[in-house]
Amino acid sequence: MVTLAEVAQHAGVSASTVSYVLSGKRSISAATRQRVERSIRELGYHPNAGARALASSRSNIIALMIPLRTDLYVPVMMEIAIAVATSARTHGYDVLLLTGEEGPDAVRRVAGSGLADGMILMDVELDDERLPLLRATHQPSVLIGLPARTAGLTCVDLDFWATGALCVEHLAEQGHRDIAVIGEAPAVYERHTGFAERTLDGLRSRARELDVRLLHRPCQGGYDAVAVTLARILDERPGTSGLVVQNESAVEPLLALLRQQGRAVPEDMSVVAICPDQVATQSSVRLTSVAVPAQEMGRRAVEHLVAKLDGRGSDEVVLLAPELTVRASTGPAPSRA
Amino acid sequence: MVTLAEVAQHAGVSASTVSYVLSGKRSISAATRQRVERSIRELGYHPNAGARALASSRSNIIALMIPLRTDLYVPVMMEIAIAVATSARTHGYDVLLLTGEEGPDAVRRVAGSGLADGMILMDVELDDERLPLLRATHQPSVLIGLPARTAGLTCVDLDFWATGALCVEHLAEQGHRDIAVIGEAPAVYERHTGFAERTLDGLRSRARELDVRLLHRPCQGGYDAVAVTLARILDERPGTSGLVVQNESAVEPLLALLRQQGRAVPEDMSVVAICPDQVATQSSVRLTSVAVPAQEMGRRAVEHLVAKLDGRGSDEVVLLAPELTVRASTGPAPSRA
DNA sequence: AACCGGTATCGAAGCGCTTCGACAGCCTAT
DNA sequence: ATAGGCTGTCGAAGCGCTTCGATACCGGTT
Repeated sequence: MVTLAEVAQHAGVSASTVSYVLSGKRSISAATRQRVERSIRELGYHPNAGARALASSRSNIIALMIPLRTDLYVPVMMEIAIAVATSARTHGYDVLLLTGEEGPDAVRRVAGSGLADGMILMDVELDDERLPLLRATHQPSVLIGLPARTAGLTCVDLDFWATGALCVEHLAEQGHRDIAVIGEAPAVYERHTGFAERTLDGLRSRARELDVRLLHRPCQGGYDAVAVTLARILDERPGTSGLVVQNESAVEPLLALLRQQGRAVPEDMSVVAICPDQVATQSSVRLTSVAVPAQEMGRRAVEHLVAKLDGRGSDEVVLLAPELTVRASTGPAPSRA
Repeated sequence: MVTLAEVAQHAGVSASTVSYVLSGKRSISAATRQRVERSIRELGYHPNAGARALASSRSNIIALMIPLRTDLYVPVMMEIAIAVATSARTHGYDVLLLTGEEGPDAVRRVAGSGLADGMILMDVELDDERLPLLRATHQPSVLIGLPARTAGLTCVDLDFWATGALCVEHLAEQGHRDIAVIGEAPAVYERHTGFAERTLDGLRSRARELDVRLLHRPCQGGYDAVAVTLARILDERPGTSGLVVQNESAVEPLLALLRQQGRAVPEDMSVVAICPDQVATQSSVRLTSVAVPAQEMGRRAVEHLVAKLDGRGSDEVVLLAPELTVRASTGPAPSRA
């Protein structure tokens, strides 16, 4: 391994000069800078990460805690993770991948060891057990998701309340008076995952305001589970003419089932999905949907964290405004017989 | 931050003694060990990662390079990534997430800076540009996937050649003589991704041996693309009675299309998928499939890398034997009219 | 001519840990 | 009784970097 000292010797300057060339923290004459840069190139020098971290107490690493469960909204998670990794690099940071497995201990470990300079948490529950630790350790952090109490925290998320409201509005405008929600898996609600509950709140509030009947049913992904859920919904509310789906893995099965039952989309049944655009445009019917802006969430989270690490930036809740794109899966409610 | 020295003082021993308690590299009397451990607990000590890395030239970090593209076989990637992160932790390693974006430079950066002790590469192309660097830098590494030349490399992968062969065998046994393959997106073949080409080789070889006609068509995921591909296939080979699908995102669209066209699965058309079990069991027809053992691949990759880092283990190619599970999507070929 | 404020560079200390050699004490074998 | 071998502990060096004075030199003031 080539060291700073070797570069310094090769360039005929002191080690500190090389360091200042690298960091730009003191002015260096153009001549010296060029000589040093040349030596760096010729020797193929790379600063040693450990030494740097020790001396500067900065690791230039961001920890990203992703949920362990691989069964839930996976593509969204992946997209966020990749967006985080990519934009972290543009700010000079690397990303350490932590799975939820360790739980709060991971926070302790990372904060205690100086492994990472800050962390980004995904899959935040309303009353997440990692939060007290985060506040206590003063670990710079950004949440993707919104817990119940946000005091002293920075959060980035889609405004799921508004998302729910928007879905109902769109269907109500088209004359639908009986709407059903095919939600996330029961486990998601049991864990009090913020986004699921807030979506539901938004749906219900607006439904009440617009005098629309709303039925909510959690639903595991997969064909069979969707079949059961749909049957129950239609049994309980035969007049249902609008569906809101918040579970990527329920989308295709649902469309298949409706087709099979001879219910045309959107003539007999309108469907609004909450999912990434990719899912909405690749499905068998182009879905009217509210996009989950995974990439932007990842990017924003990194930007806020970096701002904090630079001493800029403050605690703040960033809610991205939902956008509903009308595609081919929604239309006027069928006239009542 | 609590330091080693403070722990040592608190326990009334020297710093090196604490270090040896932690690492177990020298024998320590039970009494001393307990005193030290107690101090560690009471003070809430966590070793500083940077200092440790500097002194020991080991970071206890494994770099994982995942593909940047989020359009391809995402759930598999995610599952592997999580398996890697999880099993790395059981060996005392953390995982650094690199996206393909930086390409070969990432290898240089990581190797040069001592950021990670070794790396795991995913999405390996047959003639991957990262490989020469890997060999040159003697960076301990494991590939998930199989390049053209494996000399001096450790690789873990599903035996895709055998997988292809197995699919053909199964269909041939059931009397199918005309088989079509709905493959990965064209881009995947253009990049010469190992697994796609090897699957195809396996399919073709066995088809030739068993005197089965085989038609291969790459296919982007999504409903429309599958519709086009399927139409072309049936146009070109109307007698096709067996399909092999190697593209997760083509599975549901395909089933929907077949249903729509009045082709019953498996009575009129048998379908074999190459996909994770979860996809095969959650689809509208339970699919006969060869599982992609994502978790095992991740776990094995970590184990081999850790073995290398410990000085055990050697270059080796590990091909996992494919297993075909018969479910409801394959059956005897329809008798020829 | 003495002085000042910049600018460019150097030297040295120190970040918190690992690890090597030294050594004190003790037990066993002769 | 003495040499030899263990076991358990300590001290010090050093990993490669950052960063804080200190210093030397420059041109421009008074």
